[in-house]
Amino acid sequence: MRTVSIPAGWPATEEQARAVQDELRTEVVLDEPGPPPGTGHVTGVDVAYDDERDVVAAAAVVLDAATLEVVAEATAIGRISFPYVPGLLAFREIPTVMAALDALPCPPGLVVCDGYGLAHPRRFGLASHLGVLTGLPTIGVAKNPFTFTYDDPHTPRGSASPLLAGTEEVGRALRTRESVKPVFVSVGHRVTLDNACAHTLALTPQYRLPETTRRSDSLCRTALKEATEALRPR
DNA sequence: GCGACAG
DNA sequence: ATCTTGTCGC
Repeated sequence: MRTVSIPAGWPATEEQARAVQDELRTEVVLDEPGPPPGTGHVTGVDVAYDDERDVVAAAAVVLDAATLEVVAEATAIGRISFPYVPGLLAFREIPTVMAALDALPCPPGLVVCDGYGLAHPRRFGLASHLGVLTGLPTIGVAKNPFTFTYDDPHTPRGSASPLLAGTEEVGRALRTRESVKPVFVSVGHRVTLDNACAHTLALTPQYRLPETTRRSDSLCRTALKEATEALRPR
């Protein structure tokens, strides 16, 4: 497992962070379809926190997109680089997530983030940010609608409805399990919304959440426990 | 001004 | 995100 420090020049205030978003948002690529679902690698990234001890653990789990079997895993430990502020989540997660991605022994392929991409107050959420910094194709799959509105998709798995900021479609509420609350998919970088939804469905043969986020979620939690118990006085 | 608000 | 037991259901 790898250890990272907060990058030099990392924003210290909300104002600086928003300025970075406004700068980087111009780099997002939205006109590439992205990798075809069911082929190559798909990587989930997630983080867990211990605010008390100022520790953050990130995990990256690479799956074979066809079989959903784990191909590779990596973790990283860092300090909390930003407080949680809605709309500025990326500044809290990205340094450690990028370290985990760097530690992988193989190319990540498509990266699936826990959160949003385009569906963001300034249209530059975590998935967009990570995509621009790494150049990788990224999508965001969130568990909550944030500030956006949507009509409940029809009951069958695969049904979807627009996720709306006013009248602008910034993502999609996608039903991954019949009669179960939808997930909220948005585009990050170099992937189309239709393709992002197709990937999400390919990653949810059984559960509401993508296998990528389920796997990375459990891995970063155990990584956090191990890191945190190593610091515990005995 | 107040409330809501990804993880 | 995190704090947290049992419990209802497939």
